[in-house]
Amino acid sequence: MSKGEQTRQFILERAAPIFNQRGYVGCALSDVMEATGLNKGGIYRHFESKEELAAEAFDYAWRTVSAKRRRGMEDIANEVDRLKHHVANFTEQTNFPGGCPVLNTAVDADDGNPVLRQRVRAALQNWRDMLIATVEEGRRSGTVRPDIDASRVANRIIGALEGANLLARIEKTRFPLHDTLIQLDSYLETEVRATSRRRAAPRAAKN
Amino acid sequence: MSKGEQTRQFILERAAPIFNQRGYVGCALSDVMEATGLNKGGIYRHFESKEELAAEAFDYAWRTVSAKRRRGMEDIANEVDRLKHHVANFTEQTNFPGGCPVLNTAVDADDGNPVLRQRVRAALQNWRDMLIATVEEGRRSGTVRPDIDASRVANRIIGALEGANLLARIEKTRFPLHDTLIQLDSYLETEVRATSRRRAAPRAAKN
DNA sequence: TGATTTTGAGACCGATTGGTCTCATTTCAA
DNA sequence: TTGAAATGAGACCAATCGGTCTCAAAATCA
Repeated sequence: MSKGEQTRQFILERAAPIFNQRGYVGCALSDVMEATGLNKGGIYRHFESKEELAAEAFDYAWRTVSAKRRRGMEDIANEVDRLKHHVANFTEQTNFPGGCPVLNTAVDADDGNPVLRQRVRAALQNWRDMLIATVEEGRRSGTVRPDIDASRVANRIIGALEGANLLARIEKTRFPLHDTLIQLDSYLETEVRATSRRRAAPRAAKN
Repeated sequence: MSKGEQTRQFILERAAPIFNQRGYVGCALSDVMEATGLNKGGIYRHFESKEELAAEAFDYAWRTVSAKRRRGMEDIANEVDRLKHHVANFTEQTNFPGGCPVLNTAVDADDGNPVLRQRVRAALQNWRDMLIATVEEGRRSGTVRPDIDASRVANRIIGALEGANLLARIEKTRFPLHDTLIQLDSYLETEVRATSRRRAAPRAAKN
């Protein structure tokens, strides 16, 4: 990796948390200069505009949290257990400085900044696709009920997690995340996991 | 209402959507000047700083969407039906320019701006309190299961709604909101509503 | 109506914004 | 080791930022 490419990666590594915490307009180039120790010329050498820098920084942030959230999934054969592991990763791991980049950037770039918005859409699709693929795989292998709608499962998991994430951030407590872990586990067990022949009809979890 | 107070309200009415759409740093005073047709002196006459203006604008936005989301609830005697009505209001109503102020401002003011952050906390508490009070009332009147945890019900409803809200915004589709309406209705029916003596054991909704 | 208070236009301020350009220094292949 | 290419410091730019102040006009009181 060339010196220039090293610097570029270094800038992204330092800039991503600031953009994620303060948003696009809230993160000034002077902040990136301070965080990297570089001067303006050294930054604009590698990115042609603040917008490109922010977009690349978002991708960097997403790659990072996405890897954390998927960690350990590949070792789990049963697809429903794999989904449960993913949910547990989300609710237990501390994600990234400033919180979930999808949540932050979606709200930040929703009005204006179509470049950044597009990156968020791609990230969300990437997340959804992983969940959908897992459900479909489970359906084929028989671990997931055959009548399940994979897209709805993905939406439910992502929506519940991000909603709990928001509550946890406002109230500065992990209770919503903890409750959502239990709630989604119960959902996956009783409504998604295939019942082995006999009709199990398990009681739903409290609340 | 004096001329000055009229102007103050008018400024809030015009500024609130801009702050909600673009965030605190993203909404410049020049934007408020343009939206109101007033000059800087005319605005700073009524607000001592941009921060105070933003805080008041948030309260205005919250009062507006909160009223919309509660519309019609008072006419419903049964507490579970009242909660279902609230959920339907949320998922059906178009809320406010820029989307839910709690979602937007929570993300926007999470790092820095403690004044704005405090307003969001208060708004969320206000929302939660309404839901908790409804559940408690239902417990007393017998329409809600006696073993239910009102705080968890509130978190689940708010989390699911805001999570779906986020997905809907990113993907520009109402499917997540629609699915969440069905999902929460099912939850309220099968896990919150008191069963009249006999154990009804209704099937959970698909997915 | 007349006196007084309230209101808001708009010039002005220093600081900061994203961005450009030059040029000395470093890197790196030959 | 040498020479061309890559790199980054930093001065500079116009535009915009939030905020202040003065003062004429408008509103409100008696």
